[in-house]
Amino acid sequence: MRDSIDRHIDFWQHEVPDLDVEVEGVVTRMQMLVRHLQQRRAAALQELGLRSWEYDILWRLRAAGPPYSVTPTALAVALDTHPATLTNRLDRLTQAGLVARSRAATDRRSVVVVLTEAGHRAWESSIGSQAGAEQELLEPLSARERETLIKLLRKVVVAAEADGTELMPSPQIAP
Amino acid sequence: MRDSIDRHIDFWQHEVPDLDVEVEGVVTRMQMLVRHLQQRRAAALQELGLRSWEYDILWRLRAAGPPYSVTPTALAVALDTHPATLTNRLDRLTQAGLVARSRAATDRRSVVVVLTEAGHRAWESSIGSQAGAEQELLEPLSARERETLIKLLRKVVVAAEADGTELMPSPQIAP
DNA sequence: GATTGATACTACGAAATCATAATATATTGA
DNA sequence: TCAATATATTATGATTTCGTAGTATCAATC
Repeated sequence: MRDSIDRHIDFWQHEVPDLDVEVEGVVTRMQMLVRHLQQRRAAALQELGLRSWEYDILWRLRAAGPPYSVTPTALAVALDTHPATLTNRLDRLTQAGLVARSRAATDRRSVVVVLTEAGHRAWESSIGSQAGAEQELLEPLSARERETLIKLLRKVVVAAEADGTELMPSPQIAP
Repeated sequence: MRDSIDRHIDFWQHEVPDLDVEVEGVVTRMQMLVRHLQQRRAAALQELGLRSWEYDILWRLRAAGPPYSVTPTALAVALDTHPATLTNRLDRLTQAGLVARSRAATDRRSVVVVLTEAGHRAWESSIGSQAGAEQELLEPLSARERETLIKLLRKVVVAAEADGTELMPSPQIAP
């Protein structure tokens, strides 16, 4: 069974003879699958009246665990957005009542962003469809195949993290 | 050996008990690896004086094969950008002398964007570092492991494409 | 062959994002 | 304690992207 990436590589190999077909086969498929998932995610969220970046922020706050509060700086780093952009987005989320800002007690320079009750509900209502789309995508793989896939991907991630940087940004900042 | 995604999932599982750990383990690692690669790619390109979107357009034109020309609409679809955004970017690439626009002979509503000589050179000069970063990332995997990985990913892609849509946008448009 | 509708691109104004500087608070070291 | 430096966030203006409408061309129908 062949897919569109196989066809692409066949052609591309002809254009660029010294291409590493295996590397390209892995990287391109990961890129396309991630893109596909993003698009489906955006579509599912839109039906719930949420934008991708809104969900991302709610998700980050939820992932921080109780008391579900994170500083704007930590959010900006984790979400790969400009601090000023985050200020704007937090303004709008606050306007919508999904998050609230308050000065940190320990360091009054800092602000902590916290999920409101409505924010929790918004996240709860969307997580189901998100998880569903991901499960659906991996449906064709057996439990054993998923384990193998995880093992191989972990090997790559571990090597990429050998220099100490973490690919997955940690939710909390050291106090 | 454990990675940052393992640690993340441990924590997350505690927050959301009915989480599918395997699905999350696959999806999150793919997302983080793609993100990591994008960041490295952007950094490498910056040293060559290119932005990511500039490379993307050059790449798309190159991938079309001779005569290396694509319509703006096809580019916008393939690159997932707004048509008006593409107009702006093509203006700037034209200004920089990397691409040129001309009216299509067959359909004079259409414009074809074509790689200039300088555009070809710019792409040539950057493809090496791009391929290098990808190879470096997959370094830890043996040839056998890469094949296994491709086989598993292909299985997922084939299923996702079962409805006829292709995850990899084709470079050419049917006449 | 004229008319109606569809398509391809671009111009224009609105919105979002970014880079930079400014403000307020902490921290450090004399 | 006080000055000097560092940090966290936000305000401001410039750039980029987006949504919509306009212009030109093609296709289909009468």
